[in-house]
Amino acid sequence: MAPRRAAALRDGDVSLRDHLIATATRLVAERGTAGLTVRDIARAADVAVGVLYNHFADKEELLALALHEHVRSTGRRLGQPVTGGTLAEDLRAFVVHALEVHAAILPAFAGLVGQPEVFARFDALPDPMADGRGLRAALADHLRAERDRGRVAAGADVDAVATLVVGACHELVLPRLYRGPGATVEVPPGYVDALVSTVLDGIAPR
Amino acid sequence: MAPRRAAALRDGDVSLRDHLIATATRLVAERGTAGLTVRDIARAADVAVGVLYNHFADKEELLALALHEHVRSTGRRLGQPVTGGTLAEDLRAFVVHALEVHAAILPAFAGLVGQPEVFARFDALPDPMADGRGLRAALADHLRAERDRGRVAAGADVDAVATLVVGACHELVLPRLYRGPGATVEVPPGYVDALVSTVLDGIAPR
DNA sequence: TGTACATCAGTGAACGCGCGTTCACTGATGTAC
DNA sequence: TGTACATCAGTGAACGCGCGTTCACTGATGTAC
Repeated sequence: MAPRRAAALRDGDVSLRDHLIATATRLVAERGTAGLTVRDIARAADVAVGVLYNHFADKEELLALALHEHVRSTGRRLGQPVTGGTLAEDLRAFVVHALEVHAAILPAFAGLVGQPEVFARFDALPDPMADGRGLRAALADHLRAERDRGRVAAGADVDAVATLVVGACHELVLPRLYRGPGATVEVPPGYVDALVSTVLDGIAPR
Repeated sequence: MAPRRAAALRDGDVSLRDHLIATATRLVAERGTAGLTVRDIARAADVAVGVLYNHFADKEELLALALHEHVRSTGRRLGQPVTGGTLAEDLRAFVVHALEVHAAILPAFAGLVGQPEVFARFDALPDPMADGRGLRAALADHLRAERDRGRVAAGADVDAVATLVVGACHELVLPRLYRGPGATVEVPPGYVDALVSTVLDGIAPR
């Protein structure tokens, strides 16, 4: 009753479905989603093209799963920003963390602009824990707690702060997308401190 | 010595080259660059496909010119943020302006991710006056002047502020790209004020 | 003024290519005897 | 234990489609006489 196994699995023990998702995830992480074809994935997985359609309805389903897994594994790899220090230290940690997350995830998302179907499937999957909106919400929650403890001004709008901080991280990573995967994100040393100081102290003269 | 003219120009007086750029620009403005084909442009311009290649080296050259013109016309349409009020008013005006600019321009840029050649050609054209980096630089310059006048704290890092503010505008517009051109940007009333207050006053308790 | 001709931008069917997807076939494995 | 057969996931050539691009042809206009 058991037909032949894919040559790619001769030595491994994972299911072919998992092997395909893992391979697609690796490609998404390495090259982003722009220009990624089913042939690319099949070749990288050492498998015939047709086999993809034995395990997934279409390319979009596999892409959504790979995107999901990429986000999950990025979250696993980068963990959570280390908080528990001063407010400034916590914010610095968050900015550094958000920069790393965006640098890892943005190329995967950007290649899918104009393909809302993939996002619809992605949204249907369980929360991968740390997507773009998740970061903003996490920071807002953290700041809300700090505000309750009195370490953040009572009148502060935590959602606005989160938008400013996460937005700035986005802003620093975005240029990479347009010029291709050339250089790494160049965030000048001291820039993180400048962002945090600005958010903490504001710019109105005292 | 004068061969026949394109049917599309029977009534007009512009050159066919300008007509093609104008048509491509309109399509870029209406639908963004994602999924835009040379046949789409030719049909909208009421012209045969082949004629594009009499006036432009390839699709990428026409796209770069259309992108450039779209940015220029957006700048012309939206003008400059009205400054000259209080610092808070000026910042509010800038945020509203940046939101409008991003909403108009981002779909055009986003569809070109993974096609660095178009950006290379775009960069070779004269400065269209108000692209993403231009906005950030403009705000930084404005804040620098305000700092010299004493309306911004002497120690403020104007580049960091500009990154925060322009980044927040990016952040508010980005979600549109992923879900398709569905809804307009939903910026809750009072959100602009919250962003500006945060930047002005900071969040550290006093 | 009228006619034959030359010019060349505009035309659009056709080309080559790469994509996502299909499906007749292969062959390793389990089952029957 | 050995042999013939049935199963069905894996295979990859082939399909259909849409894309960017090409090029033999068309025909409106200027020129020559």
